[in-house]
Amino acid sequence: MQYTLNAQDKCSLHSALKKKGLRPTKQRSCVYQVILSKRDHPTADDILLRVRKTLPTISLATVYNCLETLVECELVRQVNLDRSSTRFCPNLNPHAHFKCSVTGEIYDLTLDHESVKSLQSVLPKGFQAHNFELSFSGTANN
Amino acid sequence: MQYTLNAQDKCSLHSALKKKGLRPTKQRSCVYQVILSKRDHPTADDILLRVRKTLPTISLATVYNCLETLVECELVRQVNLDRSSTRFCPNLNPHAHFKCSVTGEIYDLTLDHESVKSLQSVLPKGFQAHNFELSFSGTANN
DNA sequence: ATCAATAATTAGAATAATTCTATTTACAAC
DNA sequence: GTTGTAAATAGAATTATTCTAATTATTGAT
Repeated sequence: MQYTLNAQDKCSLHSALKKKGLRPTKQRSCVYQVILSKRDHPTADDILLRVRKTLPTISLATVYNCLETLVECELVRQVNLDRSSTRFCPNLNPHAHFKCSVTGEIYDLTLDHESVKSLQSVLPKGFQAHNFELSFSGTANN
Repeated sequence: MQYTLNAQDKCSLHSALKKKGLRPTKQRSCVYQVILSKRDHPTADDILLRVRKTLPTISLATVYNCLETLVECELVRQVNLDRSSTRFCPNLNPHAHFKCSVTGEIYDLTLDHESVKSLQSVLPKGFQAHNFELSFSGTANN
């Protein structure tokens, strides 16, 4: 596993931060890198553990701060399934989530343009959605 | 506002409980009544306050227990929007939620049969959904 | 490069939501 | 009515998250 951002990701991080007047720090960079490097849905705690392999003294508060920043910058998506702790997701494409009630595993389900349009079509006149979240729970046998 | 269940609601509560081998109690009945009597999305705390008008000594733990039971019996739906506390919803018809980011108000958006079908269509083969949750956030000007 | 201004990090305390535990109360079958 | 057991209760415990105040790091100006 790599512990530094590649040039492209570094560039998108820095430009997204600059756009908001925020500073690039090694903590932000490392948290971002950790999220990008594995296509899963880690909680802040999971991320803390992974980041500490590189930055052993980082605090949980900082992880939360960095995550908030990354979400604000739209580099990372926040996922709220059921009552468990917030999860974070590197997948920026429109997608839904499916949580298997047997294994607890979370899957990304890609949404094509059609599906996104049909989702938006449930909005009555006057309702402007900036964001949506679609999640399923059930069993996945594959 | 009425503080006792009407005959029909009482009957559905009792039969749903019996089906699961659970006992009807005045706490369960009152929590159910409170949820039915207002078409909003109260939190457990909101419900505690409302129920205490009738049962002044009920505890928060009991409210949580009753809510869990009602959700299990599929008499009430649990709604998890963003990070705030769980909300409960008397609307059993398929619907999505829309949270206005300005006012915080939560709207039910009815889903017709078509929309539900098109939602289900994003599930790949092998994925069986028992439940779904669709929520939007944005602005509602009406 | 150095310095000052300010943003970000840090540790730990505080808060909020929810669950757990042990005891007491109430329901329901006899 | 008794009795066995489910449910309610109060309060402690837990979990996730946010806040606070002090320290450190980054940036832009010199």
